[in-house]
Amino acid sequence: MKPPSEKSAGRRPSRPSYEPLQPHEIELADFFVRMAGILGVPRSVAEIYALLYVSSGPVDFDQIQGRLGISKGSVSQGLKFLRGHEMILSVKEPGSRRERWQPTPSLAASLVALLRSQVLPALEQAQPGLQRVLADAEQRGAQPEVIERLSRLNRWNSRALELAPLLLPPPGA
Amino acid sequence: MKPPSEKSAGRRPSRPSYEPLQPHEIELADFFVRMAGILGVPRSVAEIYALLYVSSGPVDFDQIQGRLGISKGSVSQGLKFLRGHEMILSVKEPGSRRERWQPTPSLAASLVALLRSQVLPALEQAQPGLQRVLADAEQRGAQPEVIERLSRLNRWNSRALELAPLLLPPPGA
DNA sequence: GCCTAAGTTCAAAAATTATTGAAACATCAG
DNA sequence: CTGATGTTTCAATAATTTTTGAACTTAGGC
Repeated sequence: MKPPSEKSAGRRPSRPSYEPLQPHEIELADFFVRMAGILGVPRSVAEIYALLYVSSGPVDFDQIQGRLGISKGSVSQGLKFLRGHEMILSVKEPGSRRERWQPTPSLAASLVALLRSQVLPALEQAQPGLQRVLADAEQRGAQPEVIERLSRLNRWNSRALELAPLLLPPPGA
Repeated sequence: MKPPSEKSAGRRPSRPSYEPLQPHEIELADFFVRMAGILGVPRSVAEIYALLYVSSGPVDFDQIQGRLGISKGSVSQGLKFLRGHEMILSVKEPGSRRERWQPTPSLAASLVALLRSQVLPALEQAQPGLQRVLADAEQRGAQPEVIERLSRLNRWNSRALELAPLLLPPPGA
């Protein structure tokens, strides 16, 4: 209720306050949030990425938390996600333990990687199952139409798996 | 607790009971469910599609409900979704009000349509906003790096919008 | 080697999304 | 027409996902 003179005289506030997002930043964040939503990436993750994306330099943990107004936990998990998908890079300045983050150079590459990480495991895991389903149908003498469908699905799956490594080399390559 | 002789003598049961999914059907359903999940399509919708996909002929409302063991509401909404994205077709046989469903011939086309319907609106809606964000950044004399990022985003967005109609013609074309 | 700033973890709460089922509606065979 | 069948709607509930925050861990400056 009583504003305790946050920026009083010469004393640097121990917990600096951060500006909320500006209109133009919000606009961009909304875009990223919406796109991310299509792939089931949570809002907070998209917002973090958007903030790094519009920012002129690397941004640190507290700035992210402060400007987005989200919890430590969310920031930590969001960064973990983005790191895990190689969508951001950390820049450490010497003489400080603090990490500062910026987006990876290519958003395109990031998106491809993200998609890969979701789709590939599903394709791989499905492979034997799909083959079994097809074999099963053939053995039971299912309608030619069904067999045709299942065959096509199998072919797709195989081709996708073959093509995948070309799209973007896996972690070590 | 007491099985009331479901298929007694010559009387056709008024509410026929349906078999639950067979192992091979479950396997396929799991695959579709997982793939659908990536795009945020609910489980029940994927299951319905999977059932139509493995079935030899068109399947009606009650069969879907019975075999999948889900509610009327879910079946109705699921079919609405699939219909809306032109992923299924109805086959009406004369002399019956009942509709029977089967998958659209091309799963590939269905998927593209589905993606389009999610991505396109976002791109369209974002277009003016993204341009504004860029203009804003230029005017404020933001770092060249940020300007570059935002320009690229704009170019992408535009190109995607140009290419979209080629990918699959909109409803009336 | 401490001690503290920096970050992580994870169980619980909040928010969101999917499913249900009962009531309303629509359609057509009779 | 009319009545029963077939389908949709939608508020309530259930399931799932995301976020929070306080306790914990880690790392490095001093």
